[in-house]
Amino acid sequence: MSEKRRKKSPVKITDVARRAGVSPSTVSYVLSGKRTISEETRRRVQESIEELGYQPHAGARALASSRSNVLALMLPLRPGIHVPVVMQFAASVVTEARRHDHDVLLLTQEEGVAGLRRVAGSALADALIVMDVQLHDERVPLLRELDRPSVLIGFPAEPSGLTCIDLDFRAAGAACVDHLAALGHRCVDLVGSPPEVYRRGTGFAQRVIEGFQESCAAHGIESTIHPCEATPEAARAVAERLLALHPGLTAVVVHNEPLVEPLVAAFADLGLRVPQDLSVVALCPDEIAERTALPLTSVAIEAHEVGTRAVDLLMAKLDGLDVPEATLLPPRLTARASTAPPGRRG
Amino acid sequence: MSEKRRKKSPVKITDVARRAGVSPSTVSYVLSGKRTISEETRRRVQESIEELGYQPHAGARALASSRSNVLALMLPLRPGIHVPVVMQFAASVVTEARRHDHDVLLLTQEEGVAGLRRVAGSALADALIVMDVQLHDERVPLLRELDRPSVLIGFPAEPSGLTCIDLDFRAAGAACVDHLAALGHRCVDLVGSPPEVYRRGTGFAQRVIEGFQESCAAHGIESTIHPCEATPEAARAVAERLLALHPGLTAVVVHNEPLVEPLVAAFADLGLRVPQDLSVVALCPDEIAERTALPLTSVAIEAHEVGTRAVDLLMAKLDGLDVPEATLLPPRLTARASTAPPGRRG
DNA sequence: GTGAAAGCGCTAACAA
DNA sequence: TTGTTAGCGCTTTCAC
Repeated sequence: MSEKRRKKSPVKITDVARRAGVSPSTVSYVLSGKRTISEETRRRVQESIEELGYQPHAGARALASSRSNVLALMLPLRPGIHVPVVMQFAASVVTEARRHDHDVLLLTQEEGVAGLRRVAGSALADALIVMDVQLHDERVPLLRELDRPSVLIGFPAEPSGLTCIDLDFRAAGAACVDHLAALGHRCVDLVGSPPEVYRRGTGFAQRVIEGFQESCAAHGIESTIHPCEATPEAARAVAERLLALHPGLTAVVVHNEPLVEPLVAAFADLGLRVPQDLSVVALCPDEIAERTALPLTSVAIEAHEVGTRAVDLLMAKLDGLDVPEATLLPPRLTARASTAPPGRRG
Repeated sequence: MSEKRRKKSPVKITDVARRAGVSPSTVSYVLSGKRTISEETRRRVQESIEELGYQPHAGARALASSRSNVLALMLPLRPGIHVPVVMQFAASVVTEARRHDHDVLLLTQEEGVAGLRRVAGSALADALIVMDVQLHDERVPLLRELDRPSVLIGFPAEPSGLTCIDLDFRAAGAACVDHLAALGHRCVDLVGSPPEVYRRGTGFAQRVIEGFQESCAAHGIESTIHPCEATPEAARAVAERLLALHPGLTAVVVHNEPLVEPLVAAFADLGLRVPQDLSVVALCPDEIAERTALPLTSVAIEAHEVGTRAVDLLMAKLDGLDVPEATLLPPRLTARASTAPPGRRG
């Protein structure tokens, strides 16, 4: 017949303390583990917590400890960004943050500097993760002077004094070429992201190009670079252009998620079979490379790994530990069905 | 020569008060607008706030006012969910929340009931938005008994006592058929979401089917329903099956975002031209319908509108206002190039 | 129209 | 190993 707990008077630490026959501070210390507690006391406290369904008041805790246990995550939502990667990243950040007993506050890129300043200044968040960092990003100076630790996903032009993490896109670009070179290709073109992505100084896209070019140079491979919009028409146009430019073209590297399928289709329409006539290496999430009719050889973009590591770095910084300024995740190339030695075409 | 403000001692309300020559409570009231303040006083206070760069401590504020000004948003991250729609929804929730001076805490579906209980119980969030509601969702009973207002995106089997909002999927399913019926089609099939989506009792998918069937019945249209995995192979298989089943088939409705393109391609491969031989209506975001080679007639899934409205409902509830239990957004069909009167085939 | 002061619920010295 | 207590920075009565 006992009444269920009604929508009222949340139980507080003093309630737990009274029931367990200890002081509030003891309850606090049981919860935080910042003090050694006798087994017997701990048990009684845990029991009271359970039975009363006690949940510490987040605001009170933040006020007293100057720690909100909240991370702010600023995500990009603009054209040229591949949405599933962003989501996957967000999901892994939240999951990893929870493992460290933290929650995640979501900020949009358009809130920009003001948003970061606000959540930091109001102590809403005690650390920040910023995605889609540009080479000359207006948020970077702010992050440098803020009193809260932060981790950037991507590298600005001048990353010193910051903590940055990303896939090693330069190595990734090179890895694509290395793979093709090993198969014997001597002419490889790169179909890149939309022009706008390069224009606004997105570091990772440029670094793919650099790695691509360096490896081409090292292997004596003839090559050209083609930024490309993410539409089937653009795919068609670029495919035709490549073939006109390089009759001897035997391989293509593509770094543009939504363009992967249309581009392969465009080459097929032009009568080129993959991989017999043309090898294709994609720089994209495994998910995309595996989902195409013909599974593609690809270098993975591991959003999950990046998100998890970013949170770990942040937690280390919150704990006062030193962390490396730069973390570059090595690329991982998976050979699938879209690459083969060059054929006898042309 | 003045030193820039160094990473230290955040300015607090008493600092602002002292500088403006008023009491802390006056500053508080200027900020909250809960009291009438003389023009002169308000000006001086605003000035001090600006000059000191004052930002109220979120935790202290939450503790004193029992309002965190944070909404929790629980997002799905599982198979069969179209990621861009989720992202768009999240973005509009964050944007609208900011307009109401609230921030958004991100929870993943896998946190489930425990996650909701936690953020509500700890007063981290003072309201909740839950997406991807199943017909028999374990979170629903919790939301009902929680002392915090919530809004559900989607409808459970028993929605009374809750606040739910969604596109009117039943009307949407019907609208697709109505459009085709008006063009003169007498045989229409539905290619739906993956079987798993129906199996787990996702209300919106079932309601599309209901609306589809009702409208077919009303118009005397012959029809069948085909759940379908989101792969090109499955698209191919279902296309062949439909044609075998209904030699007289002249139109298809598709409710499966990632399948839209592959399905159209599959029909093309089978020699059917759209719209001459076959009309296609998609139930998907405009973005997808417009991006295909042939722009598709579609009923829009307006994530943006839903997100914005959900936040507005929540804010109204927080203000103690009464809001409707059910909000169904009327479907909007846009005729594009993929529908036409039935041709003379077969 | 404004001020004084009592908390909000918790943490972390300090004390024992 | 545990208890006492002074805040944390703000909001909101209550009083003027």
